[in-house]
Amino acid sequence: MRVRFAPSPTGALHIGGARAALYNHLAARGAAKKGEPSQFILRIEDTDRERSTDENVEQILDALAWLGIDFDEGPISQVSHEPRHREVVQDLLARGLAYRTTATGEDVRAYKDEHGADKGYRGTDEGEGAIRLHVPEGELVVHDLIRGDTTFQNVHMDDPVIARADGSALYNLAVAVDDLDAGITHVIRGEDHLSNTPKQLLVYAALGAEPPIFAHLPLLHGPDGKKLSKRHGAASVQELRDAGYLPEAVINYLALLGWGDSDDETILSREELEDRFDLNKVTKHPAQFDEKKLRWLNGKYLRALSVDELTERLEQHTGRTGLRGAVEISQEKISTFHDFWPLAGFLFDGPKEDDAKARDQWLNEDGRKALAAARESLAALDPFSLEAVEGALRELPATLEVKPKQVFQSVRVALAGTTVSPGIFESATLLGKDETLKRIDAAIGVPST
RNA sequence: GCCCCCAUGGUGUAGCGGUUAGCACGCUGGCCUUUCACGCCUGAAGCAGGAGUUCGAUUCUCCUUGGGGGUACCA
Repeated sequence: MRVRFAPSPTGALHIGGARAALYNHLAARGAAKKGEPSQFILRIEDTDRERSTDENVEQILDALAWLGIDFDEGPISQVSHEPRHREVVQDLLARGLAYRTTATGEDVRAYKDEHGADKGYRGTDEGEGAIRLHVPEGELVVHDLIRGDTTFQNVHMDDPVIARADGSALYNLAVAVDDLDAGITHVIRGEDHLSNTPKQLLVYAALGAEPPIFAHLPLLHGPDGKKLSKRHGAASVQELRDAGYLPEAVINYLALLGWGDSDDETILSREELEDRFDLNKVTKHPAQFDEKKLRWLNGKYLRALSVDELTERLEQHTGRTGLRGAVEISQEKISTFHDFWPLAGFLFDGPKEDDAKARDQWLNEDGRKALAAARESLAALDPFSLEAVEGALRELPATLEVKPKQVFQSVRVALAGTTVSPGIFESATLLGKDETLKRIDAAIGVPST
């Protein structure tokens, strides 16, 4: 099995594109595991030099590397195949399978108005202009692993333009030629290419070659049912990475978006995905990208990481160091890297100052009374260990004859400035005796507004 | 307009003629608990509609409706 992933080099790796890359990857690696020789090629699909900039290609490569999707060959620039494309075009022209015409899109429409909308445009050789392929009579059948056979009647197809007037090839000619030259056996790509496949089939036929096996993946939609785009939030892999998701969670989520196994496992490692993935079981209908489920899955993966591992990744993501203690007490409370700082930032930057409601409720007269008592017993502790802090604070409610919540929440707000935080014994211990007392003193001094 | 594809709860899916229609996210309620989470236990919620075929349709066929894609001298 020889497959390829051929993204358009726009810089961003669209989530749908990433899934296509993943499915190619899983199909190839899965086949390899079963003993079938397999190659996975990356080709940058664009006949336009302007767009295939090094920077754009670099960005796609980065995103793919982050996901852990690797290639046996590539990236190969489709643009570099231009001489070959021109050669094929000239050959087709010489053999009378293609012709030159100055007819424009408008002319084609006029032709349809005259001959009926369900009749395809048929032109004659003018010796100049763009190059179109002659569409023969009959029908074209696309054999697809996911959707079975789809038949297209040739009469509906306009003679497709395969090269510009300057002789440079267009997409439909270029992909077919490149896939053929590369010996691609399975073309796995988005469903948006299905309708164009007959044109490519024509190219294969003109070249006297057998077409590859196709597998057209359903498209990805946003929450509103429309094609996934930036306005739905994250639309690219880069955005997902920046939003603090783990690549392994993204891979797991994407694999399950459009493919399901008869056993209902949800958490699947790369290994398991490679073993189980089956193109025949990919769904035919479009799927909506649901960030809530990704979040949940990400939390699962994040919590399964060792504290050291998570600390390392978090330090890389935030650019801060010395996070281990905070990570340890926050791990089970966060779902993405982005959840970390809002929750644990107070340990480094001091109590949050924007939660007036919390202060009003917990640093009022009752709160300050509890804090004064807490300060006294905490000040006497030596060592200032987790056990000692917990013991000291736990006996306070009974002593003061108040609800436990009064003590704990007041201390929490004193330390964190807000009512949501990691465990307060752990937080206080991490802050240390001096800092803890300092913050309590400051809180007692804050007049309730 | 024309061509093509698709259709199981809000979302992702399992199902491949006979099931109490399963699982997961999300959502209810509850337990746990110093907050928030995590974890555990519950509950609500689905085969788009209509004709067939069949003893029997979520499953097969057709139509309708709905959604999506294509229709470039873009990819």
